[in-house]
Amino acid sequence: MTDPTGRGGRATIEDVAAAAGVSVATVSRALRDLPNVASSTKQRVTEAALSLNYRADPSARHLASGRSRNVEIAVPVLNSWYFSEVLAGAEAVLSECGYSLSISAVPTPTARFDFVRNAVASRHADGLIMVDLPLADLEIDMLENSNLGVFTIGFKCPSFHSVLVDNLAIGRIATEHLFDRGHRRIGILTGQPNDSLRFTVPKDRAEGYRQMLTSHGLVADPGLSCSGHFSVDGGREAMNQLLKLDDPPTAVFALSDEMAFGAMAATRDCGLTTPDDVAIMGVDGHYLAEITGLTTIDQHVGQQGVVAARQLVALLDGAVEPARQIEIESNLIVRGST
Amino acid sequence: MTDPTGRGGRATIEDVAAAAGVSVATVSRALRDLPNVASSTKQRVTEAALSLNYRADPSARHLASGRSRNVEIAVPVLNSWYFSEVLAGAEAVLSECGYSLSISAVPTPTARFDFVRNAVASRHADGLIMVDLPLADLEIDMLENSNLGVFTIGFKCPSFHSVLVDNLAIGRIATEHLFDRGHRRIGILTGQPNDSLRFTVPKDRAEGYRQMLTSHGLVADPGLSCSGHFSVDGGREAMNQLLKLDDPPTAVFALSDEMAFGAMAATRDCGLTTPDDVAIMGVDGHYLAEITGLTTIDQHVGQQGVVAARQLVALLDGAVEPARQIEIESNLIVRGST
DNA sequence: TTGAAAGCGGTACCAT
DNA sequence: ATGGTACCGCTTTCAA
Repeated sequence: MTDPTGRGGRATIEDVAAAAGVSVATVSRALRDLPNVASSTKQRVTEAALSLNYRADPSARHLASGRSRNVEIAVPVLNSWYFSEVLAGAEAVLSECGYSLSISAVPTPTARFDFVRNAVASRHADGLIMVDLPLADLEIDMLENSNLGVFTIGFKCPSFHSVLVDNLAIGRIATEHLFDRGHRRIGILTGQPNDSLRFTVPKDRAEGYRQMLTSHGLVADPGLSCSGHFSVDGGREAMNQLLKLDDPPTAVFALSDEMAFGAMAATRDCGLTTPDDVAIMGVDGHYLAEITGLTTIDQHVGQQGVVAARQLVALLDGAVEPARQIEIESNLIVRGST
Repeated sequence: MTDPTGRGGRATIEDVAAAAGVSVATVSRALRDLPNVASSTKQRVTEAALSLNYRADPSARHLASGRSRNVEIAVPVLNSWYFSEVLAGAEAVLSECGYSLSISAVPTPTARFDFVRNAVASRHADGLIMVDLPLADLEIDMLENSNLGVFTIGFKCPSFHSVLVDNLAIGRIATEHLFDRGHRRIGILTGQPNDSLRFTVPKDRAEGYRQMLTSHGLVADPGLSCSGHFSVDGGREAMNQLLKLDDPPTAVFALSDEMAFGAMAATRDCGLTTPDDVAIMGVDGHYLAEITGLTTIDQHVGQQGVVAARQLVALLDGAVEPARQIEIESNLIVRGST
């Protein structure tokens, strides 16, 4: 039972056919629930397959059918809360739908180009999910001509399906919340302005911030804006800059929860308290926001992965053409930091 | 140039052969740097392949050669700091070595069994890395008979290669540190005692804790031990239990940084301060331990993934037989929480 | 040094 | 309802 075939636990479709006394064609049909198989035959085949612990070889299947039932996800980095949430959401859906999942870290524009070219040329996946990796025109061209199913998360790309949050709205909601709390000197910790991967999220959130200030008759003081890396350390350093000002902000909008964590640390290190001396809020719904008492805007990250995967599967399985752009709701969660 | 073959950007080995005016066999040899190819021939082939943007189809290659150049990593959950660090480390090595990486979340014993059976039967990967997923005997049997390359991380399995930390030592070092700080009532926040996945880490760390107490002539007071889920909430709840005691511990050893974060939150919520009222430390080297001022034992998680992947590749490429068990050093990092 | 051809393990078309 | 068989794109003998 451990190794019925003597070949490392692997049985082929021929073994099953022999065991069931039918042809390989019939086995193939029976196991895939195709029509025109007598139910008694199907039963014999199923039992034979079971007792031999048979699984169709994905590579053989891919070669013969043209479909790999594999999807690949590309993210800028893997060891980040945000991306691992996306992965987890997508993996749950894909495995349930019988798809395998490959992952690639794509930290630079060069790596991104290589990734796309390789995905197109080697065709090892039926579909791609690109997370926070705005594509260059040439890459879009290649993908458009590839008949790969492509979904993007975190950036809009008219050529492909996208799962998005409304970052403008996030910026506005955050700013509005701080305004409502009575703050009028509201600072912002933004992301790197010239990120080599052309990450668009910070720009949009910052724009929402500006819009909301304007609509309240305030002006976005450039001196209250400090850009740092989209990380804990980036937030900490940027916050330190703001706290050094003669007239520092009374509230700060950090563009991610991790930046907010850094900002809270910087504040504490300066001997100031949150929210009394300075209110801080972030964006994400990071799992540690609750215990740190951080006000945040939950953008349901795992859900973004779930939806992208679900829609991609629908696309690949040819069920229904998914919506071109799907927006995930985000909602304010008020905690002690504001 | 975008689509030279008119088939979705895909060129086959035959296209390359035609373009270079040689046979497919020669193309195959030339592109893989096999011997007995005239250098002039190799050059023509290489250029043809380049201009056609040719990549060998991994599935065809797999079918013909028996090697997939794919490795699969199984983790209990994907959206966790620890596992995403491991993934990131492994992915960096694997992609550099020309291996693709598949991932699976394996949250239950049933899922684990299915994962193993499928990996063995479908043979879509040459190698497996099992992270914190102690294997049942039957699963070990199946894998042993499969000639898959298997590495384990986080648990010992004599049949396979393992990357490990010395959890006993970690327990001792942590306890010693708290003892050195003058604490005599040292509590411990352990993991679920009857975890269905038979996660062994908590047991070992707790044993080290007991050993060290004993060696200092203290007795491990069962009342100072509280077990919770291996998570932030688990740590928080367990800590709440300990803080309710008439005579609570003056120091607490949390078996992971996330549990420690929960414990710090619980402490703060009770109006107590760290480390004055109660010292807290964790294990992991979590990226937020620094800003929260948490004393921890860094177990170089990313490095565990790097080493496992590197050794697995060596095993699969038949270079050198890797060491059976590889231990990753861990080191104490003292911060404000103790 | 190179080429021809037999697989690898399935799928899918065409017969029966 | 079932079987025969030509692929899918590559690797790997075996001959030349």
